[in-house]
Amino acid sequence: MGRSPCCDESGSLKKGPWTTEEDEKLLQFIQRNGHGSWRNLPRLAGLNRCGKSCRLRWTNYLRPDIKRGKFSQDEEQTILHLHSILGNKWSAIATHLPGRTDNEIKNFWNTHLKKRLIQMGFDPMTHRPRTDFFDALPQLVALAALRGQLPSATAQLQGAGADVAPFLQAAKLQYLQCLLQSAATTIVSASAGSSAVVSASDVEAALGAAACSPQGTTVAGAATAAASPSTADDHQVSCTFSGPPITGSEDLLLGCGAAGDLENYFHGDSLPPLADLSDAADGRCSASSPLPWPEFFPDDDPFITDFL
DNA sequence: AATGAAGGCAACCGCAGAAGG
DNA sequence: GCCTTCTGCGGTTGCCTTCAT
Repeated sequence: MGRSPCCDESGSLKKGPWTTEEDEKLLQFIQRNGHGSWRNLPRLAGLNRCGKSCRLRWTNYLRPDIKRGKFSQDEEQTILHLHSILGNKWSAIATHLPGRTDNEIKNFWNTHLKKRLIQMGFDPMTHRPRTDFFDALPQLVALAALRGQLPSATAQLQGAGADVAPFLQAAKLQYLQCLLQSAATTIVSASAGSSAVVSASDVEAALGAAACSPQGTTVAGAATAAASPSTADDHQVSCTFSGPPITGSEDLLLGCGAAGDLENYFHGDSLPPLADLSDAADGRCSASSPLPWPEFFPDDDPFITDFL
């Protein structure tokens, strides 16, 4: 459907950062007249900008009710929770965070929260533990076997007067490479995951729970972040899961232990434990060991803590 | 002190859907 | 029902600041 550009394409309209003078003009005009038609606003306000640019500047920066400054922990948790339900519906998420704009939330997600989830071993789109560690199990077993031979090998090398450190480093790098390859394979296969349909009422219920309890209350049947609403009028939301729908998915992320542990996950000095999916079937993580292969690598093993 | 890399954020771009003629 | 216009949204880009070397 052809649509004429909202802005002058001749290049005569100004782009880029706004000056305080422009801000002042826009602010005063809207305070006096309201924004009305964004298309006509720049001309009426005496601004050499396109209406779209004016709207963006107003909604993301000049609006008087905008809250500035760092996101609080409550806000972070609300974003995480809502994102696990709504996915990248930034405007919808923003409606639950008064004073925050969708753009601000989106930026915060992309620069902070997403990275943290990845670091923690969670898929930022599904909010579920990444399963690629299980795909890497053969490599881990091989590595464990290799490791069993390490003492004698290092003794031999040391006996020959060699420096062992470079060899150990090379072995670790090779192991990491195996993991990365495995992860890439998993992501590709997961993208062709099964589909499920969740009613809008489920999502609304989940939203209600989110609003009441941003600390990560279990939400049965909530759609994962891969949710992609098909149509608005049929009140059905088609969601893609990377695995079978699970109950209490939030618990996998937020509830490995008490909900309050989240703070430790995000603000502690070390990365949080990866969930043990063998225990996750009942929606809970293993408390016995943070690693799914404790028999190979004890928690305090420097060999593995090097990676963490 | 200089320089390059990384992080953070504001703004732009293009698309989709709603609204109106 | 079709076409055009307008608005809003999400993804992406590019600039500025901070940090590391």
